[in-house]
Amino acid sequence: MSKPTPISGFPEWTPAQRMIEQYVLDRIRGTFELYGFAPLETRAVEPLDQLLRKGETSKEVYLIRRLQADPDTSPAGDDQLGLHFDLTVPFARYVLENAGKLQFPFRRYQIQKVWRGERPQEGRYREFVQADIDIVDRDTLPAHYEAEMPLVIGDALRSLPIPPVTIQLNNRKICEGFYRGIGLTDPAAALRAVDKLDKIGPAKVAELLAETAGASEAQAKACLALAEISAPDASFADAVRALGVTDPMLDEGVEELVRVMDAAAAHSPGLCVADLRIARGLDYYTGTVYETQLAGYERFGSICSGGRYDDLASSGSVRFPGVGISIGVTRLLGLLFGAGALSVSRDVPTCVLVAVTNSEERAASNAVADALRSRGVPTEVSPSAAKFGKQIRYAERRGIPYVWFPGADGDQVKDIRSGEQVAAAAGEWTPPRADLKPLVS
RNA sequence: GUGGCUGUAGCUCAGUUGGCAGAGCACCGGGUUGUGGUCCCGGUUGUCGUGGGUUCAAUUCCCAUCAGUCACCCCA
Repeated sequence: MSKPTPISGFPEWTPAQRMIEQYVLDRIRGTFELYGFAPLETRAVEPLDQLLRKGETSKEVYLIRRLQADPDTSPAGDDQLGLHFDLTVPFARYVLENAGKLQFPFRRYQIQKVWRGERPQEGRYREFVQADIDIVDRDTLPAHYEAEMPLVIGDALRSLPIPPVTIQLNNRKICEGFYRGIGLTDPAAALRAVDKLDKIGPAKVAELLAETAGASEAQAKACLALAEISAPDASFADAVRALGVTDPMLDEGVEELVRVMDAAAAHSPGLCVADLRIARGLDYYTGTVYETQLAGYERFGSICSGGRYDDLASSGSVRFPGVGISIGVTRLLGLLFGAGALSVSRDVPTCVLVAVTNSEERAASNAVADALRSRGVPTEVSPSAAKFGKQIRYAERRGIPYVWFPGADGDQVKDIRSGEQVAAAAGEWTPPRADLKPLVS
């Protein structure tokens, strides 16, 4: 058999990297639960029509089918199943399906894999993990929930050994109201153009605005002036008003974003910045939108984004407006792994390796291991009764900090980092707290 | 999905104007009949990403493909 090769866009980490990932996921989950979000997992597949309900990205959906499927009777078109490519759409479907069993407002977190058939590159994958929180309510959703999202994310990301993050905020109503206020008729096209400001610069954006959104020179100039507003606090509102455009939706959006900025400033100064060029998905966000930059990794784009949606879930006359945000865990890890910026103190969970004196006495070593494990110390027994030097080396190669030597005259445990060796009893000895589990840094 | 660049040992990379495939690090064994890391000696790294073509001969030239990466597209 020829050597297997990777599949493009489907990353597989080493055990050490997986330990880091699990640590990161634990911290994120802990923060989500600290804020009272309830856990949820939805199935991996949704009917195709659900997946395509919003957005025009059908080409990126992975469809599933049975190898033995009969083409005459198997589902086609909208009845086909596809792998979900975010967690918000499945969640919206779940809320509609289970509305009768849920208490509203409903806050849930969901940490799962999603799949997108994109062309992969660094920090961009076809199979990846998202850590998502959403809050939905029935009929109306108070705006203060839009202010809560960045606080949760700020706490979650700041609990990790990663560079500082900045959450960039905008409000869709500001853009749409402003565009309407200056007489632009295609806000989506205008947003799409403005979103490229960082990449192609103001002159090209102005051209694009003229071409795709039918903007006059003055309108393009106004759009750029709005997009260039950026402030670490609520003062962005003054800059918007200084542009002299009036529109009810614009005023509403400014007011909402001011409240979000004020809440963020009170909770963690410096976390958020109002950045009126942020566009995000054009298809369904209706209020605040979020993007997140990791210091030093700006060129790779946002590692955490989301926004408010009013129209994603509705059934008959009942609407379920919501707001959500999602951490791109795989992207975050992929970037940091690529830079060698995350490490773990050992390659295995093992804290203690129990040496085997000779093969007849393996049972004695097993007994020591049992005693240590029963008190929560991750322990493995040496694979062979090789010379002690080799058994120590086995531990050293894996980063296992302690080697235990059973002895007729009493046991000894050695810290192989310092070389210090002391008498110990398996029923009593405990490693320092810091050595119990692998340390991520 | 479109286009560019890259692909030699576990890692970092040399190399052949087409003629048996190399170095450092790492790894394994021994020096050191039972306590590693230093030192000394010795050893293995490999379908030269994969498949085809040209050729007496291809790791080298050509085509395709896969993977990585970059730009575009998109980003729920």
